[in-house]
Amino acid sequence: MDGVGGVIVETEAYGPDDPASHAYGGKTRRSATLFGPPGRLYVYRSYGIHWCANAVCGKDGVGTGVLLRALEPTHGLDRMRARRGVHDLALLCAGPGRLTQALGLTGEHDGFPLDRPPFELTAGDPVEVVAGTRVGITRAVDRPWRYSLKGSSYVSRPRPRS
DNA sequence: TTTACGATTAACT
DNA sequence: GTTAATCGTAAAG
Repeated sequence: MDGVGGVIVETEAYGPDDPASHAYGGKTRRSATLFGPPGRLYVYRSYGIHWCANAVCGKDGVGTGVLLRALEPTHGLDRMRARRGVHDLALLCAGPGRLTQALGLTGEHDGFPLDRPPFELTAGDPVEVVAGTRVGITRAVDRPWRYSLKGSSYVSRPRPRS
């Protein structure tokens, strides 16, 4: 949106049976979007400061989603740099909160369809993906549901700190 | 109504 | 490596 975008290089899966998922334990006010129709955006606030974006998938009413953790910036770099206040390309979208900040995503975008303007979701070239353990959660930490683009230097893990 | 906590990040010792 | 920032949501009173 706004001319910014990139290639998704890191995601994490969250499902109804997942203790770490917002969908766990049934539908709540916050996770309502997660239980809606697939192909939409689920945005929530984390630690009171950060926004995190999920792509809702699975059937309508199920409550499954994919957390977008990292992006390889390809479009609107200037705009993202301005929003993030960071010059390093590798740090622009290397993390859930960073990603949403760079793209300008907020709670207003919660429930927004991903296949309509100002969003655009396209299938990329077939890529090699590696599975790993998830990050930043306190429960079910050992579930290997983290998927990242093999060899990408834009992933958020080994956390590049400034 | 009140209290505790988190799918994080950035700053500091 | 450790800790503060900061607020909506959920669970308890």
